[in-house]
Amino acid sequence: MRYSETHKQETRSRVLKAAAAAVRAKGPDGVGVAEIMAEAGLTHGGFYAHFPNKEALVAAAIAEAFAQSRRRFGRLTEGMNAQEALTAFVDAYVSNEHRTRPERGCPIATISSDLPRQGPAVRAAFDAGVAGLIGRLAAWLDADEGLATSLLSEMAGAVTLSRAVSDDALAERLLDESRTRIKARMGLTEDRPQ
Amino acid sequence: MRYSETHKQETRSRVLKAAAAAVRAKGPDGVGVAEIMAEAGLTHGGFYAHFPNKEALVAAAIAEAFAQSRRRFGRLTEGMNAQEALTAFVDAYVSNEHRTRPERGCPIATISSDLPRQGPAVRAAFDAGVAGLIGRLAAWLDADEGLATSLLSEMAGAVTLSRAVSDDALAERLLDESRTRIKARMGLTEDRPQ
DNA sequence: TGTACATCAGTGAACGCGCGTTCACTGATGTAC
DNA sequence: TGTACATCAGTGAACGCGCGTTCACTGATGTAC
Repeated sequence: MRYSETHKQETRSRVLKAAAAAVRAKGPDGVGVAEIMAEAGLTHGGFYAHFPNKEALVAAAIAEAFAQSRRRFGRLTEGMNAQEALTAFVDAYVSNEHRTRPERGCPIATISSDLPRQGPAVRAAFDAGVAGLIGRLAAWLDADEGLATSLLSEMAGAVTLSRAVSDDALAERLLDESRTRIKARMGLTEDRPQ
Repeated sequence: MRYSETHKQETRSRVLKAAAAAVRAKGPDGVGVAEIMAEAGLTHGGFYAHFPNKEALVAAAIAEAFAQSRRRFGRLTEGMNAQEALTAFVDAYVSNEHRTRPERGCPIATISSDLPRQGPAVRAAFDAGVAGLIGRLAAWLDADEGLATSLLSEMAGAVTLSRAVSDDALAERLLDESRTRIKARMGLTEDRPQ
């Protein structure tokens, strides 16, 4: 089974994409190596040809998840001015669509509470992702990093909480209330409810 | 080893308190039955005399954790008016003390992202705790439930995110920024930064 | 008052299971001759 | 051009371990006589 030069990289990429989805859907400690390999069409034994251990995979998967979000974010807001981009971002982030699809969503809203229990490589990947997202938000908020972090806390908190409660109506209400207020705090609407 | 009438209840209470701390410190799936029983000074086999299975313990532990928070919250704000109580609550919740002591903190900030993967009993206990906290906050905000949920999302989000990042300085900055802005949104200070 | 017995909270060995990881092996294909 | 060989991504059985759960057993004490 000798393969082309790019074959191994393609396989690794398939494993990584499967892991990026699974880690968000089930948490770093809720997914298994065998499960991810099966998702990529392989058996578990081959895993160690691509990653030294599970922690390295989880760290790479988190970096990949942030990168996916960043690309989507870039596509979504292409050519927009700051006001338009902020509106588009908040509408996409604090949404029912995001709530119901954690496997392709923001890692912050999905695995934050698992982070304190993770190893250094995983935490470093997460740190980098958070810093990047704060930076991009701040760039649209007149470089006000404090406001950017406060808004990110509410955005991530609202999505996480909406997923945690089992009453769908309450979940959607939580998102609606936060979305409206976040946009008001960004100066995106005329009427600002406190 | 026949014991007094209250002995079994006291033991159960000890197991429950140990579980309430451990579930918050390590997450519902990160703690083991044997570990909790050892914390209560017992061996693992005796567990099933008190709880039918682990899920029942986790559900009871979450209810206990919310009850502990409610009692502390009650003590803290005793005799205060709404403005004073809100200030005291936010200062205690969005604090470095809360960040560094998850085992005695709010379950929302600690285990939210584990909830979607939990069984019905656990989710019901969590739902009840969230509804209770929103109700108590709203009572101090002229019954504005929407504002209460928005503020709770930011409070829980800020604490969770501050624990998730590994840079302590960033963690404290996140808390400071959210605490200031949350109090401003509650109308608790003169100067409101957006 | 004294004694035999029933009770039952707690013990600790054992179970089946899933996990991360290891490792001897496979076999299609690029390369050397 | 044809052939033998080296390569190495991927396979699948096996490992040690920790988990939730089960169960036969223990033994101090309240209770019946």
